[in-house]
Amino acid sequence: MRGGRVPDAVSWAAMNEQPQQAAPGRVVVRFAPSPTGYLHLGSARTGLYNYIFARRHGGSFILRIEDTDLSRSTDEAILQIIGSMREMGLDWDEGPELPGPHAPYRQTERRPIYHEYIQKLLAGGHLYPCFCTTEELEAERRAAQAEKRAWVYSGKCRALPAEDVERRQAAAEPFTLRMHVPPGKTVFHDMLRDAVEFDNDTIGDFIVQRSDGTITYNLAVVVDDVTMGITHVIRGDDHLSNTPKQVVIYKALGAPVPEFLHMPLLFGTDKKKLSKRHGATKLEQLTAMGYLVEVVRNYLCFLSTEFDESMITWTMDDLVEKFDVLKLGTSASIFDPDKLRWMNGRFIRQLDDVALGERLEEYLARVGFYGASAAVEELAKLGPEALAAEVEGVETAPALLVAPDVEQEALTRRLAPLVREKMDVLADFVPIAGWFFRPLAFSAEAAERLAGTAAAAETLRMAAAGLAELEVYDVEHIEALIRDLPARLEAKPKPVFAALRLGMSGQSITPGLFESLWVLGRDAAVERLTTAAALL
RNA sequence: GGCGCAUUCGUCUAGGGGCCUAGGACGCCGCCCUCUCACGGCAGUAACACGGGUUCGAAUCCCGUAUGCGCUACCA
Repeated sequence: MRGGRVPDAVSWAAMNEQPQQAAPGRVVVRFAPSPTGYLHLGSARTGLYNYIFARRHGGSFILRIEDTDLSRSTDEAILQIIGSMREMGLDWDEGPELPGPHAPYRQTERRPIYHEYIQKLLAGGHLYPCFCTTEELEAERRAAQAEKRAWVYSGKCRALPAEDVERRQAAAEPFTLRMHVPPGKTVFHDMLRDAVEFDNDTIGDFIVQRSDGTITYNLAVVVDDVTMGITHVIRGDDHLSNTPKQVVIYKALGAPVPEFLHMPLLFGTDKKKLSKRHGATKLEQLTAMGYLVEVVRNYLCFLSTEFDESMITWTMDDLVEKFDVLKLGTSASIFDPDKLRWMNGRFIRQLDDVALGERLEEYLARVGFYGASAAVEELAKLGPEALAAEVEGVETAPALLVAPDVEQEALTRRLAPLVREKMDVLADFVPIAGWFFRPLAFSAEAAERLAGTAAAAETLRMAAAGLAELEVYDVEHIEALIRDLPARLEAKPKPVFAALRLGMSGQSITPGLFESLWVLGRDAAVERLTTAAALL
């Protein structure tokens, strides 16, 4: 089935004994990352969808930090995640540093709430203490496996006599609290797949409170979502199998079950979860290569959906207005760097001179180009990835951010229109136009190529002389002069152009010849060509 | 092992029984344009996982099988 249609309220209500839609009014969604590291692109996508969904429906968007796993969570990661979300243009109505009516927003600070709800469940008879040891459980599991039976907890402690429980608790025997999962089926609604059904026998009485008194993920999520009034849970596909357990808890609490939307996962090129091996896995790495945030953002949205070229330049407002999460497919998609690159190129090409100039300047400053152009040029010649790898620490070392001086700034601005059609990512600027920012230099290979070009010396000298005498130094006059050169030298045009390009820049790939000579200015152009001629 | 979800060109996808000799986009290949590299234009390459049904007719509906992923934890 191709997901995407929301069943009408009537048919859906008929499927469930309880009305499903929580509050028919206001939409409340949340994004709940675990702060165990930077914001992964897959999570970023989840955050984005939540944001779009909230804004689209005039609802509110809550940022919640799931840091119950203390050993792996850090405050630094929280800051990083918030930073990435902001960079992507997301904002939220409530969150750790933005207290609202549902504070606090870190699970570690919500413990009293969880225990309050544990008491409720206990009082309702939905929980029971389980004294089974890890060893006993392990034995049960192995036995089941040996008989090729599905293993779920036997429920051995479910019917323990009250006096037994009291005695063992008095004796300080460690115990966990298990959810009493009723027989029957659990059905919930997923906005992309309609009804999803699980047999409760396959769920088994799961642990809700550990023997050390801490709370388990599935309980925490439900309590948080209930107390925060979440109406739509939008999260990764990997949670689909957790959902029936959570629904059991909702029902036990008598709380309205929210709508769910489990979005397809994001994979790397080998169909495995996107990881470092695949290259970039976070926004900052991509921007360090010169991808533009809005392009990455749009790309993330359009995965799992039909793609239309006009979407490349959509703004966040466009996304909110036109992007429908219900149109999402249900199968995982693979992150394709080639397509992103193409999109980025398209985006760059529709930028006007001023906008592109700004982007370039900002980017070049960030990667340290204005401070150490030669070093950055070396890296860039190895590719955007090499450059990005080197500047990865830049957020934590802002000293690398070197602003351009007046001359560098002007040069960058003038170069923008010349390089636009040659770039896919901003890093491409450096190998193509980096030479403008430093004195003429030849690699051994370039020098050899220049020397091997027919009549190179005469070409360079004649061009230099001609440029020096040009009455008006503009692109038009430069072009007329250069175009006339082959005839005067009785040479073919190609080698003439090649010699000039090499003599001017020291390399054989550059922006347009005439425009480049113009951007250099008469003096610099003449000087460069003369210097090159002298080498021959 | 059990349960769940998924499966259309290499990749992202269109497709809701006849409009499908399966459409678009990226990539790749070729041509045109051209001062290099590109941009742009044009053309080409390439897919319904497999097997059974249902039907006059199936990529589309049903049933199996295979494969991938997820859950099956006192992880989140």
